[in-house]
Amino acid sequence: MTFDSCEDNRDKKMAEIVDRIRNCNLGCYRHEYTASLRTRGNRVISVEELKNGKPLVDDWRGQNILFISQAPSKQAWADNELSSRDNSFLVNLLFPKVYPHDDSPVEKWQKSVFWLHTSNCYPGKANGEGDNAPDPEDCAAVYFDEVINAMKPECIVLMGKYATQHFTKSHRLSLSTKRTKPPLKDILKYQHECQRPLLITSEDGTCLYETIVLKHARNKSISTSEKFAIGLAIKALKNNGKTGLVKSILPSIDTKGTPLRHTWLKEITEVLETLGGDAKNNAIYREIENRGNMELKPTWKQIVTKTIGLHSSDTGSYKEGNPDIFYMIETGHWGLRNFQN
DNA sequence: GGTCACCCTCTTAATTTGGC
DNA sequence: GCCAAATTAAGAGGGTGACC
Repeated sequence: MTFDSCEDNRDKKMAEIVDRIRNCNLGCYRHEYTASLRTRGNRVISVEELKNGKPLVDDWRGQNILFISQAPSKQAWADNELSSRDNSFLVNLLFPKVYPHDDSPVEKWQKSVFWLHTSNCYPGKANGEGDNAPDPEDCAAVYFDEVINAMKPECIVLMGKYATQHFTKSHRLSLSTKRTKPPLKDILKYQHECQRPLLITSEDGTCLYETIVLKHARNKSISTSEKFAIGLAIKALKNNGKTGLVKSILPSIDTKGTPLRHTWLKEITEVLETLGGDAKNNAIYREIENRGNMELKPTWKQIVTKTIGLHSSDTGSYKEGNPDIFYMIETGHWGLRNFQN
């Protein structure tokens, strides 16, 4: 498991994905566009404008931060332009803190952030207030992993529950819960407790990406965990995606963000690697004692031989289905099958 | 030194329950 | 009916004692 930052074909792959999204002709949500909609500034967006909208996705400019929010606004949809200048969260909250002395915060934002939505099309207006929730089966979520794999962002920012659910339902967002739809407030609370960004594991399980979960800030009071999340986002934006809070602790965490469980199997494997791929029992015992990683109860040497036996098809105690890790050189002398110098 | 049987603990996933 | 929390069940790993 590594933090991946290689740049191979990045631009080419991203340009191809952006082009494919923009030319998507599935026409999701078009059945929702039955009446004109009025925006805050009393602008009226006609049904025709809504129906003429095209899937909306950011331009590729070599950005390092992947920002995923719920869906384009109706005006962004009608204008086919991301609403960086109209988004109150960005303009009123983030930009003044990230770019306090800059006259062109939008340009700075666009330079470092690639903006994607859980729905590339406007999902229509709900009967009550607000827009419809994006359909979790929407094609847009299909692009998340394609974009992540191609872009290999320094940092991912997920805004809102719909952006996080794609990763919680597949258990790829590092959380203390196994629930597939944990409430956003719980995710924010856990992120605050960890005092660092969370992690997303790539689809193939080989890469980890720092991930900041945000709640779309309202004008109401902001909780401590929301403030912490916004602070993380500000830090990431100021440093082009680098928070410096995760990579230093990577060796001690697994993909769920919890301490790795150090088993006897892992200890014995590491000891044999240290001893050159094979060793006699006494040398193995001595090395385990020297390392001091394990709790050495009175019967610990029996546990070592039992564990080796359970994972070696050369013994009668090998358990079918276990990985066949060790081989017997002679009685009391063991080797690692896949050891390579 | 190695094997076996038994039991305990922990993790994970599935199911049930209760509140809204 | 939906969602979240609690409960239950299954499986794997770990620990121990007895025996060869």
